[in-house]
Amino acid sequence: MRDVARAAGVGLKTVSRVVNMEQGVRPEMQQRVEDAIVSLGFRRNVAARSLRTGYHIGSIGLLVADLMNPFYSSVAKAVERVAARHDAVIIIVSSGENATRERELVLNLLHRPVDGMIVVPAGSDHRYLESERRRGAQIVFLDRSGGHIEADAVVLDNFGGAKLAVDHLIRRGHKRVGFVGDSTTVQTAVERLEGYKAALAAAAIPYDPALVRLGSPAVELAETAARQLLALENRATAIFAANNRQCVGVLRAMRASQRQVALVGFDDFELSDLLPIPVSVVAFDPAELGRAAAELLFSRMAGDTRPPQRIVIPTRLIQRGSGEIVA
Amino acid sequence: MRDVARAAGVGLKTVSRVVNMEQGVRPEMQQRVEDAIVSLGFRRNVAARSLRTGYHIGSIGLLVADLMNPFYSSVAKAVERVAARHDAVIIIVSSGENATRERELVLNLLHRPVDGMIVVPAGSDHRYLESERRRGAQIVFLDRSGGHIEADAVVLDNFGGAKLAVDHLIRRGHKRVGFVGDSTTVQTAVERLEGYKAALAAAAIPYDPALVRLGSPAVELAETAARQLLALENRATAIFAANNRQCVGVLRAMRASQRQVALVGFDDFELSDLLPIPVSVVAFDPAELGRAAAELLFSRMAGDTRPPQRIVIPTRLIQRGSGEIVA
DNA sequence: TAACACTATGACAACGATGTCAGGACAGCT
DNA sequence: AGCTGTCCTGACATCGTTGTCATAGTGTTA
Repeated sequence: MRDVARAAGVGLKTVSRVVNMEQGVRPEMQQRVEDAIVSLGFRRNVAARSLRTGYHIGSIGLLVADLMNPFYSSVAKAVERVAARHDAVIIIVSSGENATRERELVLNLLHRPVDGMIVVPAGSDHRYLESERRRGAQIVFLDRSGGHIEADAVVLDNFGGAKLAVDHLIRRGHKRVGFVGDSTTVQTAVERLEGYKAALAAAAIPYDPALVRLGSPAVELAETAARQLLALENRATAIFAANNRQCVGVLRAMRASQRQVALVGFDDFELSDLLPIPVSVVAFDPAELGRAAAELLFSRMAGDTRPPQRIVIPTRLIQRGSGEIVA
Repeated sequence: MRDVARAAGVGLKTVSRVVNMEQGVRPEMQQRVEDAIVSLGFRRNVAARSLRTGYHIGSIGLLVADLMNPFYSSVAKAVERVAARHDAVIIIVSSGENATRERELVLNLLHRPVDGMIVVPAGSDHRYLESERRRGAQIVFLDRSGGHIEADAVVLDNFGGAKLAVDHLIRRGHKRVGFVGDSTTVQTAVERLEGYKAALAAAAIPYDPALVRLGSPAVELAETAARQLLALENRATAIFAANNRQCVGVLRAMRASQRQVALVGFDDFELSDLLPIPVSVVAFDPAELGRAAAELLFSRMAGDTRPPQRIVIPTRLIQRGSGEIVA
């Protein structure tokens, strides 16, 4: 910037004014400065700017569990779109569902600094964020709410969605409905399991722990879990898969074991409708989740001081065939 | 940092020394400083640090075409993994295959600043990067090489892969092989089309432009293109889909028009093996593409001054059924 | 004991930008 | 002409950190 000032024969501050489009620069001066900027290929250094202005660097952090899960890709894309409207970019990191790594990464990003963060929590205790928030950090939780902290969160209707799915299977005559989901350290898994239990209870079907397989975050693990369900003495005649990874795992298990049972997944996925038996799912709009979280974050960064919000994104059942197989 | 210095009753520079683990601080001092750091919850401001040291901020930029395409998700995940090993984070932006936006975003990121960039080019002229590179910016192109610039690039064997696919179809007796791909502004599309032409030529099959549909970047557009191929008077009996989006589009078109033709896709995708007719593809490891680009970038940032490298990732044919349907 | 080498420490400038503020130019008014 | 107010402009301090360098303190040697 100094070079530009020298080249244009003006003061440093005048260049700053032109760059920031501040009022009160004579057109002639402005032209001279702009020419110098172009001829020198000058671009403002964002780090220096943010240092001086306090934190407004035009970047927000996004912590997800796994970048490759299409659910998070959709979320990331939606967040990026909102960020772009605010001339901001997103820094994406993934925790791999590891609470320690979550904490490390969140603190790392907050001190880079970023203007705000959208966090898919891996851990269940977020008191470590209190001091950061007192210092002005803006944080919005996505998909799961933070633990031991009053903060904004945009989540799904996990209980309702799961209940919808399992009710649907029960209505088709299924009494042995398997559940394949994440470990109970993951909040969404807990809520979806509650929905599952509620549906069973409503139909007076006893809860059988043998039908419930938790801790299967990846496709391979879910496949193993589903195979076990299909190999039980008194086996499942229907399965509820608690997320898209697990649903794919169940599909693979069914193919491998040549056993077709009823299936409803939570979270729609590409090609679900082109499979031999199209897959019924509890669907929602992942982009809406990301969009809502990003909008909320930017409104907070702009000074919105309403009490912490909790936005719940609705779910709906899509019947395609696999969930309509009768017992 | 000043607060820490005051709290510990030491000079600013001593705190800096402790934080940077420099030599020559008495253990007692070090302890005092560390206590103060912990009790104040101090974290070094990365922006200020990078301002003082020149560009070493521990972040690299990644520009892709579309975050939601699983191909780019895989790449991003691989890049993130390498970056994490170097204590760096990645800033991801997407160009949407728009050359103007590409340029804007790349320059934006370079001046944030980032230490280096991995770019999937949308445009075909990257001379605008010359001045950036002279100023020390490190850039590695991914999936496509930069235009009018000598720079590192990690790419696929597009020609070879496409030829492999089309050879395979021709060997099954197909003489009317359709091509559904991106517009020729996309370098990979051009190379894959060349591979397609080479395969036809090798079998002395005349090139028929009516069978070639370019400019279908999204699933919906590819579906439309494929429907047209299937509705031709003298219609295609086989289709080569030049990327995973287009392959899905072709699958949808086949389902919609109830016409099953032979199909080979370029780039494998999840569930390709679970479809009614499992999809044959030209496969490669997208993660390897991302990993290689990231490794190269970090080695450049560490001072590697070899001449520009061009790394080609090999492809292979996976036969699953759809490509083995005979004419 | 004086001279010296060496280590640990902190004062200060600098990185590149912006906020504050004072001062100069100029128009409009008395 | 002299005064006032507006509008532009640039000097300077500052953000949080690190590089440079001077200095104080310690131990060693003659």
